[in-house]
Amino acid sequence: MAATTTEVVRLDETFAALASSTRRALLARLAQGPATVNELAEPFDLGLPAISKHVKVLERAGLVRRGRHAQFRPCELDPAPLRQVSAWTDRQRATWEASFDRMDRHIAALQANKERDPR
Amino acid sequence: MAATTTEVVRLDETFAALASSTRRALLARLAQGPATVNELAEPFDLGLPAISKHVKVLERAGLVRRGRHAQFRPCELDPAPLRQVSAWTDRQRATWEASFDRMDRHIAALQANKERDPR
DNA sequence: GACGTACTTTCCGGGTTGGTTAATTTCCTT
DNA sequence: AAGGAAATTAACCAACCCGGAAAGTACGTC
Repeated sequence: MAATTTEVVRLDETFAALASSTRRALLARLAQGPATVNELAEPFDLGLPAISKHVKVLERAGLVRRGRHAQFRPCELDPAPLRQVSAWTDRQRATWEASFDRMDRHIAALQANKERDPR
Repeated sequence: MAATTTEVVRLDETFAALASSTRRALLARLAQGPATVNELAEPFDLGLPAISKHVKVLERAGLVRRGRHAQFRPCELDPAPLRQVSAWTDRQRATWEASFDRMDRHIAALQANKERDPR
């Protein structure tokens, strides 16, 4: 079941990477086109090292690829992990909407259980 | 800009809640229908307190609602935050696919910048 | 009111995250 | 070779997450 395992790990990393408004803002900026770390850092009230680490998180999650040109290490989006997120989300949503308002039935089941097997 | 701010906060919480395979498994189980904490804990190799805390994370993220019946506190899904995630993801995806393979152009721009303003 | 069941809360230990400043690396320019 | 710009790494700190174990709460039953 190695395939499932790696997929799960990837989703963990991807969701964790997205769970930061700073990082989501970086991604939104990159959606406008590639950028260097200095360019990315410019709108933020954070030091360069902080941004560099955020970029590294995005990179390890596979959401960002990096190039090389002299001292520059430009960043570029990779949409693949986002497609995984989208797939998981849509799959869950489909199932969730189907399980509608069954709380009452579940409580009734708890009750019945107790009457069948009273202590 | 209060609306945007709260939305961002919610996304932080939601993504963070989803960034755990244990919690995603709990949600998958709940998609089959409501369940008590003991029922949720059964397939896991974790103590009840751990599961209880995971459920609380999901609850604070708005992904789970809870009922009350005697000592039982049955859990039920709430799909609303997932729709927010879906919306953000789809919106980003749309933009990302549009920004295709512009790394080369960006590097050329860095080069031109330097030639225009050499130090 | 005592007991059992279903949780929840508190406290603790170890590992990770998010930021800082200062030092280092890498590459271009002169 | 010297200097500077881009970016990373190192060292450090406060804050948080994730487990478990133990104590506490809430409710129903005897």
